[in-house]
Amino acid sequence: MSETTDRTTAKRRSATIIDVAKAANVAVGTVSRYLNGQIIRRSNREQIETAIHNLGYRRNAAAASIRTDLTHMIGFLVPTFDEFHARMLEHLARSVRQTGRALLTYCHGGDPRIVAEALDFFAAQRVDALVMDGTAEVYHRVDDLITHDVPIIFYNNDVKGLAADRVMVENQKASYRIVTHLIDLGHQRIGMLTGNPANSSAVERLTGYEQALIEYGLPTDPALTVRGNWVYEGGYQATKRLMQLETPPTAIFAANYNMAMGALGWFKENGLRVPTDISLVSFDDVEIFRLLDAGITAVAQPVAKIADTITDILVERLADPSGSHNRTTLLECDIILRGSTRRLT
Amino acid sequence: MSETTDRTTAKRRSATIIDVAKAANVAVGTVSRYLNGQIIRRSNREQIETAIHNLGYRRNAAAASIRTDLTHMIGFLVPTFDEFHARMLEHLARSVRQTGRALLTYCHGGDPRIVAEALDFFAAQRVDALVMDGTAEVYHRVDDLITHDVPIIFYNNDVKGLAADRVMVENQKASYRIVTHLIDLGHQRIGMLTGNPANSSAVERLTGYEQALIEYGLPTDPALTVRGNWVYEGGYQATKRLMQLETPPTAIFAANYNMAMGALGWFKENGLRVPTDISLVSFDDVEIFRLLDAGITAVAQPVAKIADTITDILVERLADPSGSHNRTTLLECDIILRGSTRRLT
DNA sequence: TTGTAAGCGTTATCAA
DNA sequence: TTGATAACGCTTACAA
Repeated sequence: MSETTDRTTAKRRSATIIDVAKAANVAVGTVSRYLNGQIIRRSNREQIETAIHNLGYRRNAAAASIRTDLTHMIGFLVPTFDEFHARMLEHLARSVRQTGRALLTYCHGGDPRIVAEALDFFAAQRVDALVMDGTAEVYHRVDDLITHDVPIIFYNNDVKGLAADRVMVENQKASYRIVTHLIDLGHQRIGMLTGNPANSSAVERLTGYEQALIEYGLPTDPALTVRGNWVYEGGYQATKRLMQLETPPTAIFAANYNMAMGALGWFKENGLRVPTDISLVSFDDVEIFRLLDAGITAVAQPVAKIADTITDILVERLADPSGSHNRTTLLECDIILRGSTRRLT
Repeated sequence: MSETTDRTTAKRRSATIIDVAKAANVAVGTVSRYLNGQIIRRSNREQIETAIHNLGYRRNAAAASIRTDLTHMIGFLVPTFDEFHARMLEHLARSVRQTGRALLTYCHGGDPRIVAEALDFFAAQRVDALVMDGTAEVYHRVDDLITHDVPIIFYNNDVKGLAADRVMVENQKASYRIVTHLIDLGHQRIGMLTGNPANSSAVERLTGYEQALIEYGLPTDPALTVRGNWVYEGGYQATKRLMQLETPPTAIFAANYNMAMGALGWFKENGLRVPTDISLVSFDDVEIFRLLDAGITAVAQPVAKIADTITDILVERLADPSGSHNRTTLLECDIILRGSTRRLT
């Protein structure tokens, strides 16, 4: 019910710090000091407060940032808002907010041009720092930002060789453990749906799988690892390929949630039951894995921990921009055992 | 491998438009005009371009916005990043980006203080517009923004009485249709897991449910509608309550995805099979509903359409800020029939 | 088309 | 503590 005084003008000019100063009968500097929580004579404070209230004054963050070189905005760049990244976003937004900052999000959908665009945008917005899921093509453009002293934090996927902080999970170790679990159950032919090998996590998860096979003296048949590129359709097709092999695997390890869903989709269409006909395990633990028929055994990434760690690093780097931080934090994953695997007799 | 010249200084000062002008031997005005795509003498253009390249110049968006009163940022305020809002975010980010703008996201988790904080933040950042899932408590603070001529667009849930645009779905109609589907199958006792009645969509979905019962001459037993407050745990408890009734329902309609999952969780723990023992339908269509055993019959919201419509309105309002837009767009939902319902004999 | 210079809303310095 | 005033990096008249 905003009482409109003049709807014809393009845009109502909002009150400025000068207006406040005038109304409160003090100097702008005093108002600025008040705004920034410094000590102010009590009488002045009260006058300023009523002036702000009456004028409906809002500090203009852009004007402030132009002087302070601080925007209190953190760039957040992701390929997509799937389950994992959405949860990351939710946690990161929360922890970052508690430090008085907010997230400027950009979603590139795997398109390198949009990645470039996003990085330009973040540069123009002068974000205080950038949190991103690393992708290989960004090397030079991210290095640009680093040159401009923007702290970078990679998570989920790494881009080697850049002066950035990193928060990663033990991809290889977790994969190794979940695959050895399958081997312990008696599985000898284990298929894997792999991610895009351009991503470090895809490589590490594959390496963990191979390490398990090798350590247990199992043959590593190249036909058993099929690229699913992280997505549902890829997982579906890869599963199809695996199951149509002359001797199909008795168990499948999906490198992420979407591909596991693709596998389930193919199983369903072809009347295969988990775990009776085929065992399935997956990286990424999502709510439905708990609810599905037997429940899907999965690797649970510590999303909240990742977000908190990122925020800690953020705070530290922003407090001391001179420090040449360049640290990798490696977080453990849990293996959640459910009913999607069968013991082979 | 950013070659570091001086890592000890707090922050390297980035090149400004003045530096570019000097390097290119032109006036700042000329550079500004180049930056804004105006016509420039060819030789100057080339000199400016190489200067920008050599200096690694990036326009400072804050400095520009302080003059133009335009930030090209759209505030996006949501209660949570669940499936629905994550998909909204993904679509909206895409369509908004194509108009040269980006999203400043804030997630309030239902906490009124954080809502207020978010609104303050958006006001300070001078977002060009605000897109939000309406929640009752925000009335006055949002009205504040409207007074400052910030266009507001509500989606999903409405806040009545504010001068804002709205993009909603036909909640009542879709609920009516999915419940009549159950009735057509012979169900007479149909339970409903309702959302938070403070949200308009919760009310509308409940109304659709009641309308169906009434029109078909079925009794409306108050014990059959239980409040689940949108969340998993709420859906779980509400389902428990329904199924422990003296005469439990033969079918349940969940007002959203999370509560449907809660119902499934309770069913699983208690050995009930869908649809053999109980029929289940839900608002919100998500990928797993397709994959679950029999597949869950659900109402599919046109997420992409919602996002596109919001963007259209955004573009229109920003092009003509004087126009007093105040329009509600109502979008149709699809009912996706799957195997989660049983015909009652 | 270009150069000059006056803003934009803040913060920060320096005397008082 | 406070007031006055010079930045900050950009856009935009206005005159040339």
